[in-house]
Amino acid sequence: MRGMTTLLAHPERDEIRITAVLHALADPVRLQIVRALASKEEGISCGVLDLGVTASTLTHHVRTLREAGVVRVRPQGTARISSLRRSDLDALYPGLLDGVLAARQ
Amino acid sequence: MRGMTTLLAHPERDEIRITAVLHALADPVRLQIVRALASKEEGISCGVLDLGVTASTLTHHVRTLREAGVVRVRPQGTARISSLRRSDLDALYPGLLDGVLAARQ
DNA sequence: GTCAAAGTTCGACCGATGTCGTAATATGCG
DNA sequence: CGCATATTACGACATCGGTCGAACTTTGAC
Repeated sequence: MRGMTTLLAHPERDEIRITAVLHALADPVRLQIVRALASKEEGISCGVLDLGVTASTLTHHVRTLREAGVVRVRPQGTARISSLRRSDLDALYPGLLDGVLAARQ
Repeated sequence: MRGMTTLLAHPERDEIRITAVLHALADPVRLQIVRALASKEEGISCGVLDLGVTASTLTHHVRTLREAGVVRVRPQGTARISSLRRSDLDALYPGLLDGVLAARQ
């Protein structure tokens, strides 16, 4: 088994699809993650967030965001630092991210 | 049975929720509908669109869009005229709709 | 080497949802 | 009224997807 050594796959900018992005953003837990990342340019380990789900569920959500092209994930020790792919998203869908983040909670 | 006389329920602007909107937009068929409506300010009968789904499936999608607050539907004869709730969406999530529509197909 | 911390993987469960076909329901026109 | 058109309602089906727990992997510290 390869386990955690599997390279973290990220779609290139031109591989990002709007339906995948919208689907990724349409879940409450994932939207909370995105909101948290929006205020942390340098990225964070999503495990520090209190989202009311287990670690395995959190893994599932972060992977969904990563595979959709919403976040970039880089290993750092035993942690995974996630950050918003803001420039890619703004280039592809100008206004989308700002609009989503403008929503009252 | 009430049938088609059931009043078409629409959420008020302040009842629209971002997760419902994103979920509504995240489906390929519904996104095609939204794209079509974006170029028709006065609205259209969605039945005229060739989306590759049956009429009953189309009804399901239009209802999803309506209940999410993305479109407004008004009866006109035997038809249902759907139009984008652009001012509501722009007020709630400025840039979101434009960003989504900017996506290359 | 041992141990703890952070994530991942896998399998399972279960509710949500996209799809269809069939039947029923308005609306408008003769 | 009788009929065509446009749409809806209902029921069924298959798949998707969010959730968890248990076991495993990797990394870093001691």
